[in-house]
Amino acid sequence: MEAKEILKAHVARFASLTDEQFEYFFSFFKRQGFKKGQVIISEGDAVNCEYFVISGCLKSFYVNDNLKMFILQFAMPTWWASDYNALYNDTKATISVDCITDTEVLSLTNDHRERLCAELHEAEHFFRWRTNRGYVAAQKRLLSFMNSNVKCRYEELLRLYPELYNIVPKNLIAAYLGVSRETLSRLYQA
Amino acid sequence: MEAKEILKAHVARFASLTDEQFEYFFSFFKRQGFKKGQVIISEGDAVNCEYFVISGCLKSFYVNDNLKMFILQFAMPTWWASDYNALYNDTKATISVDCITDTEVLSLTNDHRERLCAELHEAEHFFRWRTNRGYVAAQKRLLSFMNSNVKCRYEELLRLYPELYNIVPKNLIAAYLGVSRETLSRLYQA
DNA sequence: GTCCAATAGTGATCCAGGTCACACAACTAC
DNA sequence: GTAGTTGTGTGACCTGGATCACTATTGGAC
Repeated sequence: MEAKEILKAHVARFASLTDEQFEYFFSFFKRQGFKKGQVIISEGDAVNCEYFVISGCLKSFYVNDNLKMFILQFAMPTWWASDYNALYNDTKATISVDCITDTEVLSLTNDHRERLCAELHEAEHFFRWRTNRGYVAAQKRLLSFMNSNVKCRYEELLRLYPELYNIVPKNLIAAYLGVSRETLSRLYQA
Repeated sequence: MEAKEILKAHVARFASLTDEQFEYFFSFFKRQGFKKGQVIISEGDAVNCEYFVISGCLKSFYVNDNLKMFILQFAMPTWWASDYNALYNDTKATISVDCITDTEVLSLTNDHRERLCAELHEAEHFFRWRTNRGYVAAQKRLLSFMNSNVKCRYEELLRLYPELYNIVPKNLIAAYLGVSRETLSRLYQA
């Protein structure tokens, strides 16, 4: 499926745009390709864009003072990724984004999104619902952190996103679950 | 300050409504008062409303199978609370909301919010930004869970919301931080 | 006033998961 | 080919926080 079609189907889940409106909506996006390992947003950067994944897989992550990495999100096709704190508040990135595999995205600048939202009520409706769902998902993840042990969280992750198992190395899965790779490796020992 | 003024000042942070528009916006809200300990949303309920706090303090929380409670959020004046998963997806509540102190709120039904958003573009803009900020806050909390130990998280909480220290009992603070009350109590021991 | 429930502090013990160290594939790069 | 880099498993040991048990305090409700 073509990038435009993928975005169109995604937008249609939350908003009703006419074909003409969608053409306008789509005109603000820019298609970009990145290689495995390529860094899209690096800590300290100015952040202008958010990214809608067409194919491949991104990760957004934070690295603390001890160089330990924590993964906020894996972004598979039809997911969005950026440092939203930096993007919304026009500050330097504290979250980085890079490519786990070769990845195609549609990028949208902050200014373009706001212009779209201002000009097209239905676009604002779409972005409201996109974030609503992200907010609910973040709360669920927070609860699973407080409530569940590693094994439960790992099994839940694989249940929800089985495709990750084949694409994402175990050390990154561990960084997403917030445990050491050794602990993850030992889960199904003997 | 009157409830209407508090909401008006809050909305003005993210959206520009004329006085007339705000009157219309406000007409969808219903003022309600609750007593300390009173339950507003209980697990298993149908959820119709979200609540904007005027005075007092609410908590939203999840109770697991072992009857252990985890607090998702304290809601102080100008904060919003509900079971957003249930509210947005029209499912039964898994999150409960009750009153830590006597509390006044302005309640808004899901239908009324959607009607407001559909009829008034600027209302949709407001609710988009409100959730954007909630999403960013939820991600920050997730990172502090993965990255920081209890002591750091506790000190960060008190730094950001010092008023909680006097209003909220320690066992509830512990349930927010995701640790036992004993561990919280021992943080500043000898 | 007297009770009872809610809130807090603290000792003793246990365990999930962290840290360090080493082994060994598998995969580039040259 | 050979060498360096990634990803993965596993043993040994350590530690932060949980759990259980008991003791004060405080503050309504009556």
